[in-house]
Parts: sequence; structure tokens; C-alpha cells
Amino acid sequence: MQIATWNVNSLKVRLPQLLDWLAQTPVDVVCLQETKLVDAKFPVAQLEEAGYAAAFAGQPTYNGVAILTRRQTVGEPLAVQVGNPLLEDPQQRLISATVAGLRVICAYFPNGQSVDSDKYVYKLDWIDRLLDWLQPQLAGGAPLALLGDFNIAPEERDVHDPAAWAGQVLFSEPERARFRALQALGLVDAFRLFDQPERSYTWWDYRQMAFRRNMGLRIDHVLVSQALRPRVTECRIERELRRREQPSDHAPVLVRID
DNA sequence: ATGGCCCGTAGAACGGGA
Repeated sequence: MQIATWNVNSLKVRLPQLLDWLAQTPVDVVCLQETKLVDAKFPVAQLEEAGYAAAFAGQPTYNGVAILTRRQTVGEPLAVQVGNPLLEDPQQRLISATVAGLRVICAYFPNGQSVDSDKYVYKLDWIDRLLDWLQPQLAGGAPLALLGDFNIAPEERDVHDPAAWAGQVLFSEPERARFRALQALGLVDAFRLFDQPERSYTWWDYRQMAFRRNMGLRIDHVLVSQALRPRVTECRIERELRRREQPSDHAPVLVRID
């Protein structure tokens, strides 16, 4: 089974690329962030035509998350839950479902804007409530995966210029401490289970020819529970999609689970 | 050069992203 996460930066704009990608890479589960679509405009029919069922939670203009499942291999998303019951949040950033016996959590962490912003305070609080919500789920030892746009680069090697990013939002110590707190719950960074190329990133600014110069950050992640860890056989970043015409600024991350 | 680009909502610029 293959599971992917991708911040599409508008599903309306990226739908043709998504369908094209799924046609050549038929992953079984896809977590999407920043769909930027109200539910009435979610492309249910086009995805069905491509063989995928969908659970989604959107709002106008901002945020929006979804979990797609390939009907033929894993059926449809079960026990769908939107949001975190421990946090009242009008922003649609979290959706969970059970797929093929695996609990899949799709998350779009707040960006935070800058470390002196109210949005940064919201970001840290949002993650703290996520930790509170995940802790008992992981204590049970169930197979679980947390995938999405974390908006955190956990280590220096995940940042193209660590000196320039030191103390900045996405790489500040309080954010990185929270990433470590997720790991302390027993979640494992699937990407680092394997040898990876140096300077591996998942996001590149649209400006400054950042992708061409590989000036990026690794902020999109797949975290797996201890129960799932032995079944993970591959994790890779799908850079090809960032190279296309009119790309999202994020590339997908994929894991293979046997 | 303390911005550069892209998206949605506008119906012109602006907020937000990261």
C-alpha cells in the first residue's frame, strides 16, 4: 500500500495535475492540504471517475483538507472525523479516517507567519492540542499515521540555509520542540528511516527561482506509530510535480507500507 | 535592493502562504 501527502495550494487549480499523477502513480491513500474549496465545490465526481472516494472538510478561501482512497484496493474512508475535539477551531486543518485498518490523520499545521505574530501563538497552541489528542490514541498501540504539511523543518539538514533561518518561523526552537514532542509520543519520521539524498526538501518558494536552486525546506512529513514502523519499506519525495508547469509550491511525500 | 511569486476574492489591490 502506498500513502501520500500533498499540499496542493488550491485543488481547483491543481486537480488536472492530481488526476494525471494518480493515473501514473495510483497511490492508495492521498492526504491533501490547502484545498481552498468549500465542500459544495469539492470535485467528487472527477475523483470517483479516477477511482477514488473522498472525505473532505473545506471552507472559503483558506485551508481545507481531504483524504482520498482508491476504491479498488482500500475501499472508502471509514470513521471519518473532522477537526480536534479538544480545540474549537473554525479553520479546517484536520481530518482523520480509518483506511484498511490503519488510522490516517491528515493535518495542515498553521503557518505562524512570524514568531512575533498572533498566528504564531495560535500555531503553538494548535500543536499542543494536537499532542493532547494524539497521546491516548498512540498509547493504545494501534497502527496510525500522521501525514501533512507540518510547517516545521525539524533539523538543520531540513533547511537549505540554517543560519539564515535560525529563529525564524518554520524553524524556531519552540516549533522544533513540538516536533520532538510528537516523536516522544512514539511517532517516527518515516523519511529518516531510510538513506536519503542530501538537501532533500518538500517546499520551495515560488520566488527567486528557489526550486531551480534547490533553496527549500522539508516541512511536509509522514509520521508513523511504532506499530506501523516495521511495515514501512520506502519513503520518498515526489519532486517531479514541483518541476511541472503551474506547480504547487509543495511536492508530495510518499510512503510504502507492506 | 528587507522584494521578487502564486492563489482567492475581488472586480483594484490585498491578505495569506512559507
